[in-house]
Amino acid sequence: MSGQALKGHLDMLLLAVLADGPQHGYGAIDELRRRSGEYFDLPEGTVYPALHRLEKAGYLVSSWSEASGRRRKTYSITRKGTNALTEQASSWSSFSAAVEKIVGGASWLTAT
Amino acid sequence: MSGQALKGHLDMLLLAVLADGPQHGYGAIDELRRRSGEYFDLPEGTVYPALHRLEKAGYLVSSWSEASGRRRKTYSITRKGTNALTEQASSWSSFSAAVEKIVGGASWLTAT
DNA sequence: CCTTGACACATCGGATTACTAGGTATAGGT
DNA sequence: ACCTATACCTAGTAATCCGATGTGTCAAGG
Repeated sequence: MSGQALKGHLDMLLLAVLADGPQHGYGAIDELRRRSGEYFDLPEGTVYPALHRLEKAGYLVSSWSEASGRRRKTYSITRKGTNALTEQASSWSSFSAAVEKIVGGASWLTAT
Repeated sequence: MSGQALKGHLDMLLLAVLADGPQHGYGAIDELRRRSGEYFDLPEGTVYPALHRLEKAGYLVSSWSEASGRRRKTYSITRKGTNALTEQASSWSSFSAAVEKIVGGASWLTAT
């Protein structure tokens, strides 16, 4: 679990979560944890800059709101963001398939 | 195909190739291209530093040889390297599965 | 009342990584 | 003579993740 486990796919993951409906940052972290079966437990220092990045790129738009005294910045995915997600998901497929071709043929397995 | 497509999995890929037998750097690049169905076509500036990194970490050992006038540095995987590969392959599985849980449920698909 | 922890936002700096660009050198083909 | 493929290398740049740190609210427990 050590090391940086995201490897450049964070944008896609955030877009995927937000494609199912608007979320605020903290909520997105929860969603990622929940949907991944507790696998992803991302630090805020990772997620917040990523959301800013995505907004700057035009993939998200944000708006402030108030919920029980706490201010929230809610992000919604844009058309452009959906397109980006589609493309990133497709390139994830190819990438993942290519990796499987290299690693999947486990001729190197020792025992266990 | 543009952009940096490796996202931190290069070490595992190289170890996987070398686990099937010793290779020199240039040969490893060929093998990765071949086995991935032309998907991976890695620049030397990516692969050579990675091989040095892996040797430094004790995952590989190298030896110089001569083949038709050209000098080659042949890398072999060590026991430690095999262990690392096993672990990295296993963590790739979890990672990949977690990503699928997030992205796979494609409720956001527009049309195609 | 005061502290702790969850909620909710933010930024900065360090470490790691991939890639571009450049360099050296041999062999073989045109 | 030149180009391409083989075969190695390094330096610098950009991108990314994450830990640390800071602000502020609210609720629960001691």
